Amino acid sequence: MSTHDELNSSEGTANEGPTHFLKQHIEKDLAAGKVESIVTRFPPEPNGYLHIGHAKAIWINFGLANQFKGVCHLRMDDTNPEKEDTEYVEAIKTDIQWLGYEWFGPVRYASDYFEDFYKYAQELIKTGKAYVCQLTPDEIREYRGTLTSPGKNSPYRDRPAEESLALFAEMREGKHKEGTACVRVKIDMSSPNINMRDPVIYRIRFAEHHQTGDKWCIYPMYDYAHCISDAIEGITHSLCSLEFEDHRPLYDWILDNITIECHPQQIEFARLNPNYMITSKRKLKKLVDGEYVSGWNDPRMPTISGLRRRGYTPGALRKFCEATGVSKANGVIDAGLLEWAIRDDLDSSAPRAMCVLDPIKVTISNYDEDKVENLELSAHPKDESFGKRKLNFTKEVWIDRQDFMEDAPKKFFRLAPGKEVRLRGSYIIKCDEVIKNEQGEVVELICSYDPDTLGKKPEGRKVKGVIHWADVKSSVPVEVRLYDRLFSVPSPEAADENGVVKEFTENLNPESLKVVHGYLEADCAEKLKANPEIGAFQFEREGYFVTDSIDSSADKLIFNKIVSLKDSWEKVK
RNA sequence: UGGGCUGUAGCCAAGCGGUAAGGCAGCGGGUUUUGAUCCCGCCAUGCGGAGGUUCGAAUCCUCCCAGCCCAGCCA
Repeated sequence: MSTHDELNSSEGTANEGPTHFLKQHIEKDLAAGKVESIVTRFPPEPNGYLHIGHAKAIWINFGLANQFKGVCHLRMDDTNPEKEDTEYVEAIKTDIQWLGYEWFGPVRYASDYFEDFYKYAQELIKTGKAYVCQLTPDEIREYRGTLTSPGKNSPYRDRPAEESLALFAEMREGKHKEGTACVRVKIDMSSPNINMRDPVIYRIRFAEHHQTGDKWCIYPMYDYAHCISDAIEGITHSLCSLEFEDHRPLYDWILDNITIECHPQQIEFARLNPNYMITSKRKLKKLVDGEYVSGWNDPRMPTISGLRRRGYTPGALRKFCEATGVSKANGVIDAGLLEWAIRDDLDSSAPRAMCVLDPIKVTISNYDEDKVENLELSAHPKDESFGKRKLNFTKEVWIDRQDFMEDAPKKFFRLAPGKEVRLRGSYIIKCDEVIKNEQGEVVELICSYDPDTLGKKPEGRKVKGVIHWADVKSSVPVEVRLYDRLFSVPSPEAADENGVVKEFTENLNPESLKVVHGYLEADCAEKLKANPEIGAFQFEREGYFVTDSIDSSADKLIFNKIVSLKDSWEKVK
């Protein structure tokens, strides 16, 4: 993590940060004395890695709890053992802590409450509000009706409670096969809300559970388990995404029909939906399993672990969440906003360095062969506390191919035949000669320097361009991985303009990773050797880069490009 | 065509009957040994549409239109 990383952004009091409907809702409840303090929860299912969308949910739940001096629980919503794994619970914990949040008490699991769920189901059966249904899954679907036509009652709906109770016990004992029996709650088969048409609350699964092992072969459904888990934990505000709006009547129904005092309030908000990304765990898993990326933490992945490896900071992610706002309107967030957030965060916190990514050699004809000048440049243009960095100026230096043009337009403020440019922190040089290979490619530039321009403006002319460079002798060869957006279209999952829905993997950006070999100023390499955890650097005029947490070593530095600097020259071109 | 929800600038978003905040993007200018940063200015007679109520409507009422979600023994 960066030495300049600030963990506490705008959280502390409820008055800070922008207001939004959830905040107002909580303020009202607090003011009315409805609750004394708030308890929220973040309830991920451990069936995949957390992504940027979860970061938003985390920011909302933990952030609100912090702002109102309440607490937030972390609860694994682990009611479907077939899809879940401890690998994911570990990753989830790591990601939340990395984001800078602390859950209250132990990590909780819905599976901690399996016995409670069972008892409450027994209660519902006893009071005639639930029954064991032995329709097949296909029949249940048929009986459910459609969006526009009502369903019809299961023939098992009115069987005696004792019979259901006995069957339920048998289900628990493993005496029934998967799909042959389930528990349903008795509500209304003609409800316009399909979730209320006698929803299933328990199903049989002979699956090993990552927390409870083979203790159970019946597992509760989300709608049944979630509200009760919330109530058991004394959650005051159960915040979830919009698609659960239709489930709220069921959430309330369950709690109203069992003997439990606490009745949390479910409130829905719009989930984060950034363009040029996908946030479907199923599809992200496909990218990993299909080896389209190197893993869940591939620096191009929108996962928290991917963003972390890419070089994103917790502060930038929080800034991004705050900038996107909280509402009930389903919208699309421009991926550019995430880039703005990390640039904004790193501008003040990243020390500067120079790294030439596409080297072309420059020989200073009027500079002595063995001369080495020790120059000094500040490590941050606006913050003295970053100190100075040392540069060696020698007869041969590298500059970037992009900073030279043979036929340069007037607006090109860089090197061109006969033109002058400033080598950042050093002298002004003039291009006298262009050396090409047989293919006609420029391989070297012969330049002359003006010895009277170190630390001062040249006499009688103005040189607008400043380019970065690295001396041939002391600079360090490094590998740099240039990342770009994983997808080349804004909506990788949507139909194109012809209404054709392609497989989302067809929309992968073939240019999302380019590996180049460049030369890094020695000072930066030394800093990294002394402190590998130093965090991101700004490679001046290029962007922000961080050493790859997995592949980089002191002997072989490997950098990930986090994001480029804003480039107005790109627009002029 | 049942139910739920949402429409304020290119993208987010505040606004809660008193005359359209803010951020991002964009545009113009200034500073600058990073075409970065920073600073200044511009950017909705308009709030999905049409009516209505009112001295006054993005806010209230009526109708209409568009988009999203729901028919897993997934969450």
